[in-house]
Amino acid sequence: MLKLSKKAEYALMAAKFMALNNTTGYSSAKEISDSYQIPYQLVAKVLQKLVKGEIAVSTKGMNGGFSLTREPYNISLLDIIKAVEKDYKIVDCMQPNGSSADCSNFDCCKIRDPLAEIQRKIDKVFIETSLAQIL
Amino acid sequence: MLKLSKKAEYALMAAKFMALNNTTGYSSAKEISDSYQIPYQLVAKVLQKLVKGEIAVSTKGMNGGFSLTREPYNISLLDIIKAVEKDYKIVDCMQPNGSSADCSNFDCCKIRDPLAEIQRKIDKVFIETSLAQIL
DNA sequence: CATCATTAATAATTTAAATTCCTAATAACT
DNA sequence: AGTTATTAGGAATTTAAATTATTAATGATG
Repeated sequence: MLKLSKKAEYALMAAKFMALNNTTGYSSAKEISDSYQIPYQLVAKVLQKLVKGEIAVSTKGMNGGFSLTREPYNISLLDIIKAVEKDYKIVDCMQPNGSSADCSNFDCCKIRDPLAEIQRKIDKVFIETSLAQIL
Repeated sequence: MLKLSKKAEYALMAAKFMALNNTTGYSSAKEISDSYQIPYQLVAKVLQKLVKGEIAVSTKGMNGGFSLTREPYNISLLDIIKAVEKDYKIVDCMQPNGSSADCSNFDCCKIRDPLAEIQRKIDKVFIETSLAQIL
């Protein structure tokens, strides 16, 4: 339960690698994969999502790779997690546009409001922790 | 990511039902299933786990069912979640006896210590919230 | 003592997540 | 121009989670 997905784990690790190596130009997917023993294809995909989420930029070709767009103290863990996960909520119906389409129990659910409060507290943890704090 | 499993959701709902109906003897799995529109077999399994975790007791036969062993203010959400989930940590290696068997990256992992701190904060949320608070 | 409502437990199916495999596009270097 | 290192994206496979189905055990009640 409440387990961080592999995508989220790998995204945090990749972001950490880039933060630690931001002076040496671009970090390639292969470097990160080798260095942290993450499956290459997965870290490559996660990096592409970080680019789409505007947390990283990429350049192709030899000597290409990925690099952060902002300073680590200015990137929250929630920024990173949201870039790779479409749903980052503890239950589906807590999405901004949550409705009975997300859950057959929507209308009779008895735990949504209390869980929303818990969600708020968990969000707080990930918003208040920056990438710089996990280096 | 960080989604509560269905087991945990159903366990919270079942616990809530029992708390609200603790005056009327035992709550049957069928009652809970009907009332909250949870698949019967799943809620039955979750209830069995709550019994094993000593949060509920059961009696078989006609008029049987499940009942809480403690007062709702004395049951934390973490108690309930731990009863139904073997791993309740955000990453496997954070189990009390975590080792390289849980993760091939154990020895070279760069994010475990920071994540442990986040885990501590999330634990705190679920420990400090009692069943009574979600009624 | 037979019947019915219930817990208990296991097996089979379906669905979703994680992983691997393959191919194309791009840019540097010789 | 050709080779190589790289990003980019899709398809196929494997593994795990969620759900459904089935059957056995138990105990109250008439």
